[in-house]
Formats: sequence, structure tokens, C-alpha cells
Amino acid sequence: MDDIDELLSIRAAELYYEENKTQEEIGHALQLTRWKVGRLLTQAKEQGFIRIEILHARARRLPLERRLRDERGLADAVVVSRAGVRSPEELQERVAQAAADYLTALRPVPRTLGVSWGRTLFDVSQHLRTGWASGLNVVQINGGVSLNRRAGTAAATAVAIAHKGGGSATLLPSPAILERLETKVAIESDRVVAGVIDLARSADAFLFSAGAADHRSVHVESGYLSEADVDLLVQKGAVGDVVGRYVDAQGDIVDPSLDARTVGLTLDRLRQAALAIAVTSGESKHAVTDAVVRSGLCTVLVTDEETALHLLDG
Amino acid sequence: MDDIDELLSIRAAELYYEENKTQEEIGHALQLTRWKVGRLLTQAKEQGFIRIEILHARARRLPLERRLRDERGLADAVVVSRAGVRSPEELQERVAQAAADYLTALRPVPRTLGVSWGRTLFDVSQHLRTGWASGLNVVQINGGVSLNRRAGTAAATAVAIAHKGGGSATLLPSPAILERLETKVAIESDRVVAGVIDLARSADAFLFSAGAADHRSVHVESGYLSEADVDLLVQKGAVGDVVGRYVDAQGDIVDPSLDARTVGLTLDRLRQAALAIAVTSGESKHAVTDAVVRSGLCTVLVTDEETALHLLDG
DNA sequence: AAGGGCCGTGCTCATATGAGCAGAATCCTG
DNA sequence: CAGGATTCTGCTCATATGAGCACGGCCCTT
Repeated sequence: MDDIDELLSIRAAELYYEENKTQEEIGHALQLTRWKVGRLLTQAKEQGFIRIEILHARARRLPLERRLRDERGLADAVVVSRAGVRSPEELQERVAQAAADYLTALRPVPRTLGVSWGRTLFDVSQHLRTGWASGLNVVQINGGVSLNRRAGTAAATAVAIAHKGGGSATLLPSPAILERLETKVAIESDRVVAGVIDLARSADAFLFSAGAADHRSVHVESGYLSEADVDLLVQKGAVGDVVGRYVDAQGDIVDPSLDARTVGLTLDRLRQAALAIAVTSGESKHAVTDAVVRSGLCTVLVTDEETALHLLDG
Repeated sequence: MDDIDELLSIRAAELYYEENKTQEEIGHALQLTRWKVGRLLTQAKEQGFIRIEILHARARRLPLERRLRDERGLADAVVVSRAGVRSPEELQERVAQAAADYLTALRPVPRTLGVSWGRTLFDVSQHLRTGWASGLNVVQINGGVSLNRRAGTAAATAVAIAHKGGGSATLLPSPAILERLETKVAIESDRVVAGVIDLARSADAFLFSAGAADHRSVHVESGYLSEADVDLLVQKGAVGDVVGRYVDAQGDIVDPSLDARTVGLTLDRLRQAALAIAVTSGESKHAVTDAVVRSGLCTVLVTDEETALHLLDG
């Protein structure tokens, strides 16, 4: 397209999109036939001069969702738009809302849903409507925190999801990570804990988030790991944690001895799930989200536009 | 529009604008008739959920131009889009290019064009194409600076405009502001200077910019005014200068004694002009641009989107 | 300079879309 | 709860738009 046509296509686009003129009228104004105008508009779109954005908290980016399905092998993807977002918190909200919407629309409705916990999932639970499902059983799939400052977040998440879904929650009464392997083995052999983990294994769907491997991690905040521990994990290649287990960029366990002291569902079980929904947002989660998708930890991803672009282009 | 319809209109918009589906197809996908889909899309536009931007250095905002003509009584207006602009300099460039485009398209071609000088007009002169006019005489309408650090900018501007327009430039060989009234009177009675000013008065079109009343003004830079002088002018209500003359928000001369020592066309002559093109851009020029438009100093305004919005809503 | 291929143009025709309208559904109001 | 008013729905019809095609000019080759 030469310079003259480029300028004409811009003039035509202004009249078409901003002034709502018909191509015929534009042709008259610019001394062109209406077919030429149509072609100029087509070219303007092809060259990317026209940007159409949907400004709404619930706007999604379907082209990115399709690319995630096609290029990254996901069964499904939900990508929320960044258009009009003012703060990272707002984006978090949007992703949580989208995940809640996705769960609500899910068919068939899962009978037993395994959930992890964290800031993201708590937000999701808050965005669910009461009655979004009926008779839904929720089971925690990894050890909770009772000692962190937002005490009870883990339990509250599972309970809220279950309550609003017309069912009940089964909590996993165990720390996330134990200091000694023997303690972990002992806890897991406890009848109640073993029962919960069995139930978790049998869930027909899973909902989880992922944590970044940095000092602001909930594991550090709640004292399961020290900042030095995290630094060491990062040195070994950790990009973040999934249901409490630290993985590298390939989604492999970074520190087997640490992993052996972590209570909850194994990553292998997650990989076998027919439906595993991962929810992540924010730049700090880019690397771990990539690992989750790359290693097949989830079948469905709910995330933000930036993260999706990172997965596809980065 | 209720919540359900709002969400549906967003889903419809995604399929329509991002996936290029027909309304019929969308109707099928969302279990709606195609008429309902059409109405949802109309509503989405009405509610402002759909933003269409034209991303191009030469993109203009025709609705704003129309409002400037209708609501502010301008004969014509050119508003360049801010969409996709990364720096204030880029916006300056866009405005200068737009002014050059406007001049080039101007019919009838003016025989004598009176011009002021400054960073903005210099940019305009650089964006004109050689041969944009023929036999065009250019005359300076206010005193130049020879002592500023970008020596010769004033002359270079007029000469470039004239040269590229196939004509010659007549420079005004005088300082912008003189220290003593007597000197100013003496200079103006000089045969050459008087001749140039007569020629300027007789120009059939004018092209000028405006300066903000702050310490970065060219008048301060070139030593015609001290920073304290400018502070005093601001205290008296000055918002900026037009062809070297400081005006308040109503476009009235702020300091008559200073004005009497300023060489060049009077503002009254500018107000009588059939064609007076003002070119401004940037937030610092908002107030002075408002004064220019409000007091009828220009018949045509070339500016950026932010400034236009300031004039219309601010 | 003639011939062949290529691109741009303006058309025909099929399709997509918006305006307007009559009936249905819903919502007030007494 | 009846009745009127208002909104909503799905249609018909007119218009706007995009796909495809044949022609003509242009350029390039030989």
C-alpha cells in the first residue's frame, strides 16, 4: 500500500468509524468509488490501523483463548482483557470473576471439586453466586495454614465455595509442609487425613492457583519456609509452587526432599485429572503459569491478557 | 439494560469484533435471534463498551473537530489523535504534520502568508513538502530572535515555508521586545521595518503558534524577559503569548506598557483576519489556546486531542 | 515494440445488517 | 385483579457491505 492510499485509508476510517458515514458517502467525500473505500477500510484493518477494544470488566480475549487451546494444548482457556484496567488489583478481580463465571457455567457440574487455597482462590470463592451449583462437595487438596496472618483463609475458601454451591467442604487438617519427613508420614497415616487425601484423589475436578517463588509467597508469610529457603529453591530453578509443591520451568519437582515433606495431592495425580482448572494473574506468576501449562498440570487456564501473551510469545 | 443483557452484549461483541462472526452465527452460539444480537451490539456501543481507535500518526478526531467548529465558533479545526502516542514530542510532531497537511490542502492558496516563529512553527515548516504551494510570499509578523541559543530559528522557519512554497520570505529585522518605548517607536519608523509591517498587515492568511507563560518561554530563553518579568505577568493574569504579546484568559493584553514595546502585528489585526491559523500542542498550552479561541484570535485551530478536550469540557 | 503476466478498478450478485412495525409480554396503577 | 401503558420480540423490507469476476492499463521481458 503506498503513502497516498495509506492516508486515504485513515481518512476513510475516520469517516466510517467516528462519523458513521456509509462507504458510499465516504466515496463521495473523498472522490472515490465505494468499492475503493471498502478496500481501503479492509487494508486499514489488515495493517492494524484500526483497534477495536471491548471495555468491560468481563471482557475476554477470545483470539488469545483460541491460541492457548490450539498452540498450548489446553482443553479450554479464559483470558480476561486488560483494556481499561487501572490497577493490578482490578485485574486480579477480573480474573477471579472470570474463574467464578467459568465454574458456574461448567457442565456437567462436578460432584466433587478438589481445591487448593490462596489469595486468588479466595477471591474466586467470593465472586461465586449463592446457588451456583447444588450438592457440590468440596475437598481441600493440599495442607492449609492456620498460622498465617489472614487466619482461616484456606478453610474459608473451601467452605465458601461449598456453601454457595449447596454442598459441604471437607478440610485437610494438616500443615502444608512439615519439618521432618517422619512427621509427614505420620500425619498422612492418620485415619482422617488419609481419608481426606483419598477423597481429594477421587475428585472429578480440581481448581487451583499457583504461587510465585519469591519472598512474598504465602509459604514464607506463614513460616513454612524462610526467605533463605526460597532463595535456595530459586537457585535450583524453582519458578513457583503448585498446590504447595515447588516446580521448575519444566514443571518438575525442584527439591524432592522438600516435596516429600509436603502434604497433599501429588502433581502426577493432577496431571491425570480430566478437569484441572488453574487460575493465575499478574506478572509475578508468568513463569510458574508457563510451567503449569507446559507440563500439563492443568487442562483449563483462567488468566489475564498479559500472562496469555507471555505464554504465547514469550 | 439489566445485568444479563449487559453480559450477553459483551459476549456478542467479542464474537462480532474479535472473531468476525456474523450476527446470525452469534445468535446461534448464544441461543438468541439475530435481531436480539443486533440490539445487544447497538446497546454495547451506546453504553461505550466498544472503543474503536485509529492508530496512525495522521489519525484525526473528527467528532472533536466538529464540536470545536460548532461550540467554539471556529471556521475550521484539526485535532490529531493521541492514540498510540508514546511521548509528548511525538504528539508535537503529529500536530506539526497536521498543520503542514492543512496548509498544503488549503484552497485558495494564499498569496501572502504572515507567520510568527517558535519551536512549533519550525516543526511545521520542516514537515511541509517542497512544492506544497507556488509563488507563495511569506512575511514575518513579529520580531525575531537572533540572540537565542537556537539562533536563526525564526528566520529559518519563514525561509523554509517560503522556499518550499516556491516563493520568498520577507523577514522582520527587529528584536521581539525592546527595553525602551522610544527605541521601539524608532525601529518601527525605520523605512524597512515599517514596510515589512505594512506587508504583514496586508497578508491574506496568518499562521502562528502561542507560547505558555512560564520560565521555559522563548522570551526568557532569549533574554527579552527575565523569569521575574514572567512571574509578574502571570500574577497579572497572563496565560501565554501570541505573536509575542502576553494575554490573559480573555485574550486581553495583560501589560499595555510591555505590549507597546513589542514589535509586530497587533492582536486586533489578527482578529480581523479572514484566515488565521493557530497551531498549538501540549498541556502547557491549554490555557493560552483557550484564550486564543475564546477571543477570536484564530479562525482555524490545529491542535492535539487533549487540548481540544480541555477547550470543550474544561 | 509486441506479448504476456500482473495489478488495480468497477462492476454483478449474494449476504449481512439496520429501520420500522405489529403482536406479545410485562409492568404498573387504581 | 383488570386495564392500560410500556417495553420487548420477531418479523418484513430496504440498505449497506463483501466476494468474486472481467476488463483495462501497466510493467517487464524478449
